[in-house]
Amino acid sequence: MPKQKITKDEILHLCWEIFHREGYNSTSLQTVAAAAGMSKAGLLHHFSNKEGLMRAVLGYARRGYQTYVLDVALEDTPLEERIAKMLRRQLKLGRIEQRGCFFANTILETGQDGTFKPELKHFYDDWMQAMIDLLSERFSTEEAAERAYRYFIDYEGSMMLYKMDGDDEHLQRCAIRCLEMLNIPIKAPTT
Amino acid sequence: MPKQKITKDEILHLCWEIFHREGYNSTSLQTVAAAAGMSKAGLLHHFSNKEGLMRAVLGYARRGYQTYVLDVALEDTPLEERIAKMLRRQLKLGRIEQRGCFFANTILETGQDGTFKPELKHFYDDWMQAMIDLLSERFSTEEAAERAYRYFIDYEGSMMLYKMDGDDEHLQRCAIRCLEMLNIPIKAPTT
Amino acid sequence: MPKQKITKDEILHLCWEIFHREGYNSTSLQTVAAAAGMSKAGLLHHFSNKEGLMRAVLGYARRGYQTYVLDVALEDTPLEERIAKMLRRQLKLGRIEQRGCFFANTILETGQDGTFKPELKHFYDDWMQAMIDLLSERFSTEEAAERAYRYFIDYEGSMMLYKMDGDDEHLQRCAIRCLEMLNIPIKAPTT
Amino acid sequence: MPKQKITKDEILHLCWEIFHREGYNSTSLQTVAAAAGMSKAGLLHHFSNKEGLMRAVLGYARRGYQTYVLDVALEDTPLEERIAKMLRRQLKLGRIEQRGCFFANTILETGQDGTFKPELKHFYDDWMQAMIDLLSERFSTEEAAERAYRYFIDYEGSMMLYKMDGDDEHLQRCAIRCLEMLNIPIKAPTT
DNA sequence: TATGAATGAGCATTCATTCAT
DNA sequence: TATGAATGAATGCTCATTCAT
Repeated sequence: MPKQKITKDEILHLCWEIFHREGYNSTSLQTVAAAAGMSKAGLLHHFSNKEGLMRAVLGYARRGYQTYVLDVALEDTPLEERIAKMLRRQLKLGRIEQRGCFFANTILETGQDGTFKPELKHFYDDWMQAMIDLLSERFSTEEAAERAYRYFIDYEGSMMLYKMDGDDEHLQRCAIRCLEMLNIPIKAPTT
Repeated sequence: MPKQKITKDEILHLCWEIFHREGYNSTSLQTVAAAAGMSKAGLLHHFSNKEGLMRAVLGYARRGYQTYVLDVALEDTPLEERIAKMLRRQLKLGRIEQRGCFFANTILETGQDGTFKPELKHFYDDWMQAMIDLLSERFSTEEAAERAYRYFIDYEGSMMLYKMDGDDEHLQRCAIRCLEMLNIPIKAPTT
Repeated sequence: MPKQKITKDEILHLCWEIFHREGYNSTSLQTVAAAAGMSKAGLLHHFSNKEGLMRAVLGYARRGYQTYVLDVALEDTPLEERIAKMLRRQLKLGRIEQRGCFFANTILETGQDGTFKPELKHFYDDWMQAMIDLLSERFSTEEAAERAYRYFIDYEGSMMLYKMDGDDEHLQRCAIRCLEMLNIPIKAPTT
Repeated sequence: MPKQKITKDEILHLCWEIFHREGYNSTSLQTVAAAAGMSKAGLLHHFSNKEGLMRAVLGYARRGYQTYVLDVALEDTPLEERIAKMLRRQLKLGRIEQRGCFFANTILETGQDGTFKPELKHFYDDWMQAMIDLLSERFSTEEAAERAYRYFIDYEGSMMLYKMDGDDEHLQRCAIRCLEMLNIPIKAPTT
């Protein structure tokens, strides 16, 4: 058993916070290492690369998101309640230090070089799958997919505005729209 | 008037393209200077700073956006047509090299330090104002504002997804939704 | 007749102030040009070089020192009074912005490369000559030289201390010692 | 303990020589690194900053001065002999490459911005304390302080002249004066 | 497993200077 | 006479990474 002062998961959590807040490119290994109370070399001993570190962090974030947000969908409460709870938790994450959505931040920052595309896409797929499953309780698969999709877009667009000016109203209005979306009819997707 | 090989505006256009594609932090002055066929020092002769350069680029982008996208709202054609044209142009800009929205990219990359907040907010305000004016032809001011707001969020969220996986369908569905929005009723904003 | 906004002498005066305050190496032509309200190129039109500019400034400073300080020696008042007046003026110059002695500052900053050695030596020779002439009214040439020499060293050493901690007492005590020196016997130089 | 090609103290010694000779501003990290046979980055691994390096160098110089010059005051020989020995060593340091006094050089070069004021003042205080203790063997505390002070000023003023024209006579005459000072009466300080 | 030492490449920026106008 | 444009060289500094221990 390893006698580490700080577990790998604790490092990842810390990294996630920092990358989330500062962005991938703007965060130096020095910063991360200092925050983790270890040396740069020690950090690179666990994760081959800065890129490797980020990949691990994205994995950690995805797992954490699954547990904290998506698994709420499986709870034994009414649909509206579950969605409201998920939404609350999602927004809560974005509000911390006005960080926004880690997922979107990373896409827009590192999108051009497709380094993390797979991880990011995976994140998105998880989200969509969970949401579609959830909405299928009330709607047809096709309509559930469309609603999940709109929900996602609304959430990301709103979070971006929130990151722009820090106005919490963007998030509140987003929450209202998303819940409303459960009751108003939408046209079928035109794909 | 001393001759200049390359106009200040040409530099800004070039910079805009590069910053848009690569991101602010990932773009070095060396890169920009090389692209402009001048030395780093020559570049900094025109713009005090990298930050100053970015500020100028944001101004240039805003002016360009006004001319290319927002001024379409003033053309003498039916409302639907104008909106469709604006949408087409907006999406066209984002499709180039899969760059996405310069505005959103910059927010999510440099949001944490608020360096460019004023310029970015200005961009958003321009957009909203033009769109509200436009939609006021058909809707009440209040409802025009709400619709413009939703339109904006939908556009940004969709563009982010497009940047994630390069799937043009995200943009096409966005266009359809935005045009539909002209005809379907929405609930009044709950502010 | 030239229709200059600022005369060459005004430029030199300004430069002298800046070089005196900031030091030769730490002063950029940009700084000087800005202060003079002209362009760097315009400045270099008058003075071939930064080095040439400094040489001109040293000349200007020497002339100014002659007029403001050394010529007091020729006034028609008692010896003590003239020395006191010279001392007062010398110290006054050094007190401005805690600049110290331009002469010594420049020596210690640029001493290693002997670029300005001639100008600096000239400065020193002027000073010594004027002081020896003055003291010869009361002492033998040889003793006048020795006393002038000690006076100079005391002044420079004190000014350095003043520059170190900004304590005006260093200068006051220097003034007292220098005046006392007129009345106490000294041993002949042992050269 | 990881091996190091060159000791931190060896680096400091080297730096001290270079800073002493060339001045702080005129010395680039590149120069120092090259002299130490390492890269700039390697140098900055040991000292956070150029400023930090200088601070360390000033500390090193102070310690070296204490050992090489000031501790002579504690030796078990007659007063005159100890002073003569200290003087010899002091002057010897200044003669190397006509460097002058590191202390004074640094004051006059970096005095305007008070960056190193504390270190410099410390240097001066050390010197005064040692000299006052020494002279107290023969004179009252008050007179010892006055004599130490004059000694210091004479030394610094003379060293400056030596740096100006490289004439060793300045130093020799200084030595004579300082030794004479032990035997001639001075007036009490008039503070 | 963990780290201090070390580095090459790169960064934004400054500077004295040149040149065409 | 005066200047804006432009530059090569250099500066202090940061970064991700390697390596011996």
